[in-house]
Amino acid sequence: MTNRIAERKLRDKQARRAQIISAARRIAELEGWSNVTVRRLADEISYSQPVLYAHFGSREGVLAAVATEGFQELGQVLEKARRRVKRGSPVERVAEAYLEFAASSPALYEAMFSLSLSVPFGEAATPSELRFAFTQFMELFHGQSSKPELLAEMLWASLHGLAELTRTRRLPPSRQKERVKALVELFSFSKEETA
Amino acid sequence: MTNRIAERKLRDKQARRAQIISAARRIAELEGWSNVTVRRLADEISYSQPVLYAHFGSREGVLAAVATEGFQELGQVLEKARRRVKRGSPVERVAEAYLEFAASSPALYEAMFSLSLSVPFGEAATPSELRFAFTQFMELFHGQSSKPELLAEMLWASLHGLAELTRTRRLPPSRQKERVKALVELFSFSKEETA
DNA sequence: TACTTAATCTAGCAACGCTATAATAGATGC
DNA sequence: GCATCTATTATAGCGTTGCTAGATTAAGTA
Repeated sequence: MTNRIAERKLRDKQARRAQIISAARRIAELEGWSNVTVRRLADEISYSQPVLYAHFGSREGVLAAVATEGFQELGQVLEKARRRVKRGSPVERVAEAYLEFAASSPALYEAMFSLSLSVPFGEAATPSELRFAFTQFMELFHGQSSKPELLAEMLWASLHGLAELTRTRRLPPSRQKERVKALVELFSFSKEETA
Repeated sequence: MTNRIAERKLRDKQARRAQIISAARRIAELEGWSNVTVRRLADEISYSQPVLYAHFGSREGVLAAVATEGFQELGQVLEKARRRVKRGSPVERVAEAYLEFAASSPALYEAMFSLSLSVPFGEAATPSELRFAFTQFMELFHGQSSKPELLAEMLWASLHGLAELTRTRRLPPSRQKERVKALVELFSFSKEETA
């Protein structure tokens, strides 16, 4: 078989894969994850259901792929916020970027954290996208504290809690900016102390 | 119809209701919420499916009842931790109690927060169990700060983030005590500052 | 053009939440 | 004690879900 043909097939495959992921995200954001069914996705890409299983193995495989894409985007967003010179401290910019990300794509955030997908974490098999995203938190406290990892975990947990309680309407979204300010204050004090 | 008969019927009804909730909790903790099906629950209490619908209206109704029971227990646990005189500050005791609750009943915690049930929050229709639980956080900062509600929200969010990231294996459970200590430090500094 | 392999679809299984309707049990009147 | 009426419970089935075996079509090779 000619190489060009194999290449074209691979391109087609990847394009369809991207189509599926894109359709899943779109439907999820508009109608919720419960409306992202295998039949619906098959309809959207004008293929039959088994094609989806050839690509992702299962419905959960599709969601996992969406989640991984989400972690990639989150990592990029956080890195940009950390590096860019703008008003406020890096911690503040990262915190704002994180909550902005979660608020603007709630279904994506849900796939990443709330749907209990079996995406390995904190171990050797952890996807690089995940590790990169968490690295952005680590970098914030690198060298400035005795326990950068601990502070990174704490900041991440706090932001995740805020994002999740807001997404599920446990906290009103109105005071979010105030909360970010308070959070940043908390973490600046800690920096002074443990340094 | 005699009153005694009506009373007995009511008792039976409530007993069966409790049985259903109990079975749901047990199965969820042992095998996950996906295994809590209406058919399975009907089997467990030796009744047919429609009986469940007479009690709770839907599968989600069962989960909501479990969640409400969970909020009641959480509220009690937090109040005890706040009031009891033991080592450490009230904030520390409440934080420990919260994470202990989440860790010891992960499926219950999942029902309360992660399964997106339509339990109203922060409005007039909010169940009293919910309000009581959140009050325990408020009380911690009552009078000691300019913004007790904001600090309560922040502490809750931080604890929720820690609990959730730990439950979904995003954070290793090993360092949890260390994290509580760090968290308590963060909030004591803020107290001094905003006082 | 004939053959082979890869890609895709059709059709169907088991399990799900839920419900209309039939069957049964319990309480009430005589 | 028997018949009647009401409330309770069960049976059976609908539509939808995730998933898959087997038939079918298309594509590449000789």
